[in-house]
Amino acid sequence: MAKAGSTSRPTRIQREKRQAIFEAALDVFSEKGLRGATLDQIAEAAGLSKQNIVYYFNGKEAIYSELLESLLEEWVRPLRDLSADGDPLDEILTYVSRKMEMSREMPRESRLFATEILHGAPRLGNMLTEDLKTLVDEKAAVIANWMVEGRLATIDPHHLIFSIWAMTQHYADFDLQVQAVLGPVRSETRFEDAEGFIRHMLVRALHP
Amino acid sequence: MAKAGSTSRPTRIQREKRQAIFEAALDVFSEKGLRGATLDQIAEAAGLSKQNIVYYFNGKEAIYSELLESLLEEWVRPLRDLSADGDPLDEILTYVSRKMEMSREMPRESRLFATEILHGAPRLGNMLTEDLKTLVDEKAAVIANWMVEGRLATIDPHHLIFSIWAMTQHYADFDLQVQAVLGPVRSETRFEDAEGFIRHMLVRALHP
DNA sequence: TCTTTTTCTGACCGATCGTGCAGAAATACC
DNA sequence: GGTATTTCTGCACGATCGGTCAGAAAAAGA
Repeated sequence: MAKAGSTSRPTRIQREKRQAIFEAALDVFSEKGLRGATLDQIAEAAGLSKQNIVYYFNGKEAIYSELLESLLEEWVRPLRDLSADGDPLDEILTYVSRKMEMSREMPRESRLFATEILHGAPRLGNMLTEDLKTLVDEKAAVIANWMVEGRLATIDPHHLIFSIWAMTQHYADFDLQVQAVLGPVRSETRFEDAEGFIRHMLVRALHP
Repeated sequence: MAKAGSTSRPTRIQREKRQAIFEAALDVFSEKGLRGATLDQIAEAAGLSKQNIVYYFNGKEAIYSELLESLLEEWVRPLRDLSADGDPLDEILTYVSRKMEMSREMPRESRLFATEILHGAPRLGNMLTEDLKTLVDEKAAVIANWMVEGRLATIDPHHLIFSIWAMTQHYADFDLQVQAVLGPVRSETRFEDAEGFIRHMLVRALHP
């Protein structure tokens, strides 16, 4: 009788099935968007029945919201790991590498967040204006401090972060366009060249 | 009896109503996506009845497709206008300015194309692999030639173009996130700072 | 083994949405 | 003014989709 989403500890089956649904939902939502996706598609991708999906989650929107929520931490971790103690250029280039790695290995997550923000991010709510803003302001301050110390060229740290987001995520979100324009090129080459280009840009821009 | 979309010349009413529908559709589609948008929403935004919408277009998808088609030319014009005869850095910075202007003045169009590509671009079809690829290859060759002549630093021209797309369109597509992170800042300031940053990056990266 | 709890399914409902169509209303044409 | 054409609406159908619910099936617990 007890609902699956209750407060008590989840059973093995609950953990496995909910994980399978998340995985399937990531597939479907990242490809079709929240409204374009159907419960049937998610169910089929997860190998479950539609009613069984509803058994584990309170409807489609709940899956979507919880999925976003569950991915958020990992998504911003590279920026969180940018350390004031390291070498300035190293820290920033490492951040770029990790963002490029995510574009390569987690394009579905990238597209999911992109679509959400693109369409008004009603579900990310104050995550953006509070948590994310706080994090970015903190790291921008770190970078600004490096600039004051003369260890980096002086440019706007916020827009620096935006430009890194833009350039790296571009290769996940618009990979289709990139592939269309570049023509048949090995996937590894594509990402290696892209990362090399971005690193080159930033080295030039940030060298004091 | 003659359908509105026939081959004969359109009447004044047809031109006006179809334009009104395009305008409304741009509003709704850019905000909700193809599947999230409904004919009723478009009809209301256009000040027409749903059935009247169908009278002028062969269904929802037709509006979407024709809208994309009608915007494509204008969308790529800045790149098309990049001239081999001008000063290399001037040409590229002018391109950036025009792209930033579009992000500022045409965010709906930017989001429309972004969403379309993000979700597989089934309607842009060979527009990407043929027309766009041809155009980009042509301009990349122009830029590469400038580099051979020693008038620009040598970097990958394709990824240079991608990075300009990424950075400029970022301020249209993810404006919500940018605003959330920057906090309350005048819109003009936001775009001016962004353009200044991008120009600064590119000048540093491209100076021979 | 027997009972309890969890997990899953079949049948179904209400709402939404895209679309078709006959005919009314408005406009253009002669 | 009368006819032809275009423009618009009322009505309604069929399909899709999210969600409900009773109860079967399976698993866990005793």
